Amino acid sequence: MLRTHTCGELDKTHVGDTVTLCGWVDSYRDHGGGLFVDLRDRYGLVQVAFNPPDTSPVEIEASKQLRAEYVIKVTGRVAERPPGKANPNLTTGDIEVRATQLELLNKSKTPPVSPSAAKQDLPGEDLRLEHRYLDLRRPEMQRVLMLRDRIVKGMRDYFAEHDFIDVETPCLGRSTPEGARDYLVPSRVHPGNFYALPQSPQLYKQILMIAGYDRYVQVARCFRDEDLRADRQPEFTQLDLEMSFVDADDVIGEIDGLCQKLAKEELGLDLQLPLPRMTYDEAMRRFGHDAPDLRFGLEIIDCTDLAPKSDFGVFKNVVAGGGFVRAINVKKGTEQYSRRGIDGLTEFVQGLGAKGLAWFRCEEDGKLGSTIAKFFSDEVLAEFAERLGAEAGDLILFSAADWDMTCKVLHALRTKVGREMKLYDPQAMHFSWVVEFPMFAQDEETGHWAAMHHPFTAPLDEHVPLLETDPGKCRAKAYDLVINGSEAGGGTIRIHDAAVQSQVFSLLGIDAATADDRFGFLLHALQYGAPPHGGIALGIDRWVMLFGRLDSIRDCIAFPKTQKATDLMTEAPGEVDARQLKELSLKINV
RNA sequence: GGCGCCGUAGCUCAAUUGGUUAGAGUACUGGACUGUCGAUCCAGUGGUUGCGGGUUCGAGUCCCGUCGGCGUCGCCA
Repeated sequence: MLRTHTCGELDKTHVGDTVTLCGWVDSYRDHGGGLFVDLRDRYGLVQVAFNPPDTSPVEIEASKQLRAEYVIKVTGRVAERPPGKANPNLTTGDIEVRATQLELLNKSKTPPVSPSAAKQDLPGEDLRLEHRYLDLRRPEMQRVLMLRDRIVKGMRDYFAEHDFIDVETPCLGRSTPEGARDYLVPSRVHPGNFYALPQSPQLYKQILMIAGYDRYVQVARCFRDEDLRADRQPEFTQLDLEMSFVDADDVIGEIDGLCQKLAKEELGLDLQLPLPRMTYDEAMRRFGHDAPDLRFGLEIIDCTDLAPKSDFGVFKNVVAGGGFVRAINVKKGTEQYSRRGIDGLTEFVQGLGAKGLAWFRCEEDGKLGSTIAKFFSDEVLAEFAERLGAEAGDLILFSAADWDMTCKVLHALRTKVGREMKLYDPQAMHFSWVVEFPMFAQDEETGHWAAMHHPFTAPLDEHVPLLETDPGKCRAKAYDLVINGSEAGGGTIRIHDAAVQSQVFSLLGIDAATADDRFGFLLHALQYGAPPHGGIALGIDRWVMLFGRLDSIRDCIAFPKTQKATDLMTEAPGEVDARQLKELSLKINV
């Protein structure tokens, strides 16, 4: 080792010791007769003093060449700082290292991204990504990567203690047409054929259950070639697990325990178990979303039955057409949202596809007022006010449309208003489950049914008859873990009954030949003694994002990709040699 | 693919209604300084205003296109 100690570990107990440190020059303060260097490594920051008489004139002269991010090795004696010179902002602020020897290990060009930059001086994200090795030197990035390390380790330890075994599954698999777009890898040995990178280890983990490994877990990299978002990357990491001889409650209970453990360890939070659960239908009714943010209320209130009592054409027509009129009551919202502010909200919902935004203000006398109030009689206005619990200063925002659009609009409004009116503590963490998702969603144009989760998801036992009579009402043994309005994990119990499986396939329009072609290996395996099984996958990147209170998933990943799925540091993806293409029997057509 | 925001010195930003030679802080270079910790003080270097076109007497500013970054809708079983 070139060093005897790390920069962060020194304190008063080391006073008098001679130490050798290695690290990067975080900053330097040249004082003429001597100078001070803040030396940084992964463990912290310590002040190194190059002052007479401890430091020789030769070493002081050499120290004047130091610049930001130079890598040095320093030997010196740990000393208590002179009275009144301690720095309370530094954990090592009581002491300093009085240098006797300086060795320059490496120079640095002037860094375009400064690891010691204050938050408001943080360079643009494109620069940070291009020079990620500098960005990752920032204490904040180190905090996040270390948090990530502890979360993953905490998960691994937890499942190891619960008798799960870690099994690796292939990255080179077979493309299945369902779900997200695949990343493809061409095969050299089989010209014209392709592997697909896994969207998740779904099929393999089911095979492992059939193979008798009744508790499987893996930290698995997953790939989906879809457009990116602030919380979505093309490759991401899941804590994937599967269990045999279980029902939904068992899987949920297992994850409940994990949440409790990690919330305690990382957030100091005591979670009451079981975590709250809500059905999908209730979530959509009360919050308009399958992953509601339960840190605050602002629930949706249905006014569909009242709407036709008005003479307001929009309401009447929507209801007559089978649509819904629903609203949120923004308590004291008129202070935050003036007429101009409401115009802004109108533009906001129009951007989501809404035709407009109907609204009421509750006046001082408790009556509802609005540009549309003239279409409502006093009696009907009073009915609305009562239904909505309107009090002076409240702002009522409506969505009148089909069910899906009212959900989309009111969820977006609720999220926006909740954030803008600070209806919750940004430090708060809320864990809950949404359960019993629909089995199928119907394509509006074709009328075809599509699996909401995947085609192996089991329906609720009592809903099996609905597969024949009313698939849209059929609910699944599916469950999503929701943290602060973010989907932090999701899973299902799988079908292990061949008859139910073929029923689902036929509903999805997958005939026997197609099913055999796509996932024949799984269907075959299911015929050799498949245990009832189910599992879940947790989005590790999102867990880190939520536990670390970060706004972007890119800040939780050491080397993330941009919105266009490029790596600004390596400049991936890139072109390849003609020779490589020839070996793969590929021709580029652009 | 649609919509929106952004792009000015190495970095973070400013630049009035379209108007003189595009400024500031920081970094960098040189100098001064024996206790600083965002050190301080003096001086200096540093610009294809992302790129291309257009409008105009005149464009960092307005228009069109394009590239890049971000957000969002579609998409993400």
